[in-house]
Amino acid sequence: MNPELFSTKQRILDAAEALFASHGFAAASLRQVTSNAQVNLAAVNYHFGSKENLINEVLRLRLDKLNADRTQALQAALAKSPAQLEDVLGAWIRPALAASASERGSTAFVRILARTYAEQNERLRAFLHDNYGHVLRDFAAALGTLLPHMDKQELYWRMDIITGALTFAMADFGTIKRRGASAEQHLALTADHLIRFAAAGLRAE
Amino acid sequence: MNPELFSTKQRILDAAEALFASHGFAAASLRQVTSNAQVNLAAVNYHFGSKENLINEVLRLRLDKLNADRTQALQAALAKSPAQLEDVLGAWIRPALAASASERGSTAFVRILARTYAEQNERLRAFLHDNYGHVLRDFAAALGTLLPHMDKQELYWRMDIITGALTFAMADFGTIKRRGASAEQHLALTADHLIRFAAAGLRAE
DNA sequence: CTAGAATTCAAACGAACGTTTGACGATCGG
DNA sequence: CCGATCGTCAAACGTTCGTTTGAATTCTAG
Repeated sequence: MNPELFSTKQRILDAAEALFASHGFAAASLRQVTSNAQVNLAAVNYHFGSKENLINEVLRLRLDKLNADRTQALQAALAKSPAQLEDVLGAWIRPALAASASERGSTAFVRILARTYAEQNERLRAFLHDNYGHVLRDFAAALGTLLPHMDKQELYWRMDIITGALTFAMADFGTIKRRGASAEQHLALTADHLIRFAAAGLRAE
Repeated sequence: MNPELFSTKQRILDAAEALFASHGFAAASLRQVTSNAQVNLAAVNYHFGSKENLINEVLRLRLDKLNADRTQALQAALAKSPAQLEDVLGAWIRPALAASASERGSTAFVRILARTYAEQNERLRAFLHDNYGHVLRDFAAALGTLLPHMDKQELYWRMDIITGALTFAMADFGTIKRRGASAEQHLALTADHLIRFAAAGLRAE
C-alpha cells in the first residue's frame, strides 16, 4: 500500500519496461528484471502474480496516460473552429512522442509499442483493442469529418500507415540522429515533420 | 546435396519462417519448428549448425530475392526519362508487397521483417546493414536526385517513415481487410495507396 | 509492546530450451 | 560388393526459464 517512487513494485516496473523494450517480452527473463531492479526473484510473482500480468501492467500504465493525453489533445483540437487536419494529427502524434521522451524509461515505451504491434500475441492484441479501441475510433471520426470525401475504408487504411510510420520511425532504429539540437527541440522538430508528412499523405488525390 | 522442394532442409526453412513470423525468434522453439516440419529435432543443428544460423538463413533467402527485385526495379525506373518519384517509390514498395504475397510463406516474411525491425538484436541489425545497406543507399541517391532541394538528413528521415509505414501496414495487423477483391487486386491497390501516400509525403513543404 | 499481516529472501521445483552424442540405415563411388 | 560418407533418429546433456515454497524479516494496528 505504498506508492513510493522507489518501492519494490515501482523498481520492478521500471526495470521490466527497459528490458522488455531492449530484448522483447519473451527474451527478457524475470531474473534479469529482478536483478536490474535489485529485488528478489520472487517479488515479481508476489506483486504481479505472473510474468504475463507484469507485461500487462507495464503496458497499461503507459497506455492509460498516452490515451488520456491523446483524448484531451483531440478535444482541444476540435474546440478550435475551424479545426485543422494538422491539429488533429498533432493530437495523435505529439502525445506519443512525448511519452517516448518522458523522464523515466526514455525511449523504452515506444520500442515496447513497436514490439507489441509486431507481436502476434492474441491476448495482447485483444487487451489493447478492448481497452483503447475507442480512442482510435474517436480520431477516425474526427478525421472523417475533416476529410468528408474520403472513403471510410481508405481512411482507416491511411491511419494504419500513419500509425506504422509513427511507431516504427520512433523506435530507435532510424538512421538519422539529431545533432546539436536538444531533446526538446528534436522532439518538436520530429513532430512537425511527421505531421506535415502525414497531412500531405492524407490529403493526397 | 539435394535441392528438392520437400527435402528436410526446405521443410525446416518453411516451418521456421512461419513460426518465426507468428511467434518471434525467441519464442519459436526448435522443437516446434521440427515438429511442424515433421523432421527430427537434431536436424536443425545438423543442417544449419545452430538456431541463430537458421534465423539468418531464413532472412537471407528472402532478403536476397527482395533486394535483387528492388535493385532491378530501381534500374528500370531510372531508365525512363524523366524518371518519376512514383516510379522510384514503386520500385521500393512493390517488390516488398510481392514478397509478402508469394506462394510459400504467404505473409510470413513481412511479419518477420516487422519483427526484425523491432528486435533490438545487434547481430541481426549488423547482418542486415552489412548485406543490404547498399540498396538503401541506392534508393536514397535516386530519391535525392528527384528531390534536389531536400535536405539529405530530412530525406533519410522520410525514408524511415515510409519504410516504417510499409513494414507496419503490411504486417497483418491492420484494421482493414480486403473484401471481394482477389489477392492480386488487393496487392495492386495496396501498392497504389502506399505509393500515393508516400509521394505526397515526400513532396510536402 | 505485541500479535498478526505484509513483505522479502534463499532455495528448490518441474518444464522447456538449444545442443550434443552415438548408434542405426541410406546412399553412392570405386 | 563394399567401405565411406551422409542423413536420420532417440536419448540425454547442461542450462535457463517461470513459478512455488516456507522460513525469516519488516511493517503496522491495537
